[in-house]
Amino acid sequence: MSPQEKLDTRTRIVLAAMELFWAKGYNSTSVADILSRTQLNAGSLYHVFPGKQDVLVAVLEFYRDGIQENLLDPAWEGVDDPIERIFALLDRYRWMIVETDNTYGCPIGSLALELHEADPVVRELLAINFTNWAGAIERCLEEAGERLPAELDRRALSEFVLTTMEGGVMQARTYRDVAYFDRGVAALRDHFDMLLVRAAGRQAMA
Amino acid sequence: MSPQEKLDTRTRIVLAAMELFWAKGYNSTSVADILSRTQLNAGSLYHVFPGKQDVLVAVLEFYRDGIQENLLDPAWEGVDDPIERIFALLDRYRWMIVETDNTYGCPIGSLALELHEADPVVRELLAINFTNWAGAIERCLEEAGERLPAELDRRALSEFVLTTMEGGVMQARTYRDVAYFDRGVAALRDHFDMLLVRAAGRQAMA
DNA sequence: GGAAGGGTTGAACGCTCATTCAAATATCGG
DNA sequence: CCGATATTTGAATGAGCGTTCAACCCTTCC
Repeated sequence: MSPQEKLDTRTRIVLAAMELFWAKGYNSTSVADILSRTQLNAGSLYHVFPGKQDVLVAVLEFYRDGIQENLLDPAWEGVDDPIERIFALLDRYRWMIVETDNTYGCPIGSLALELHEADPVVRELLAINFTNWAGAIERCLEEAGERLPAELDRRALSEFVLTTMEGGVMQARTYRDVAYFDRGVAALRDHFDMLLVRAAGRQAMA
Repeated sequence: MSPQEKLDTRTRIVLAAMELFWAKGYNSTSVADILSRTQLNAGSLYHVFPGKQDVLVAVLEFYRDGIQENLLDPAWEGVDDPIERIFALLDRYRWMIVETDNTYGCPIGSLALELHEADPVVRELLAINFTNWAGAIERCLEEAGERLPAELDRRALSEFVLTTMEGGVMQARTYRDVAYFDRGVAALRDHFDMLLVRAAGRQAMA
């Protein structure tokens, strides 16, 4: 018995579509792909969802609602220091890159660039997923308190961490080489080190 | 008379396809789209190109061969300082974002994420385009000489500049707001400022 | 046991897609 | 001006797409 078989139809579709959209992209995933993977028939899918795009919306809502349990909690297990948590999260992406033979792509980032004329509902969900990701980083930065310069724009830096992840993932996949991701993270680490030094200097003066 | 009409068939196709792939993506651009824009018939296209993917290859070669004239030269006009050139290039992207009502996407980056199972030839061309872009930045970093720390990994930093651009463009487009790009560039500027300070400190000691 | 209705079946539909090709036309060397 | 070669025409093809729907199954409740 497949592990999906106890789940309800809607959930089975969302899980299958999540994997397929991630692996092949939205446009390259056909409804038939989703049906064959879930062993369902067209009517069942269209009984639950008005159309293919509504499946995408459900997938993006799933990412949005599961970021804590599915991404942050696993990445931060046993890591307490707020700044190390940031790099632990990046390390989790590194792990996913390696695990997929350097073909990993951030599902949100890939969809954001693939869907050129995205429906407003879809675009807003992509944006919310980015916001939640960066928001989690921003909370780490706030927790770091005085270790970082007081005047530092914490929101900007949290977005910059997201940028580092997305850019690193993009290059690692294009070159099929994690080293590109690693060098990006190393540059970000350098950035943090310099910020920490700057803040420590200010602290010492006061 | 359309400005394209004096050009040969192959060039007309490549130029039209370049625009369409950029605006709609590769998969969402049909051969019929290219034909209607060039006012050609299917047979003409297939006389020049074996198939749609070969048009993509030609487009990527066009980007590869034109980076100096079409991207770097315009961006660096009147800018001599090597570090300012880096930010002048980023500013050119900012301009394109604004010009497209915050819908701009880097053609290479978008294709890199859209094409999940890209043909090796295509992937290599995407990688070469990235390499050339980062290579141009790396030359700026080398020109900056002792202004940057001696031990700095210039290749890593040039890739980090690319990361900043790609991540900023991705977020600006998703949120339909240049401010996301601006904050990314500001963070990178901060990074450079700290590197310059670090190098200046080392210089003073010697 | 039977009516009701949520859920499923899977063939069929209309459309778009990339691609083909025989025929027509343009170009050019001799 | 002719013949050969290069290029263009545009209808046709078959595969795949998202979606529909009448018929059917199965649970639930009286």
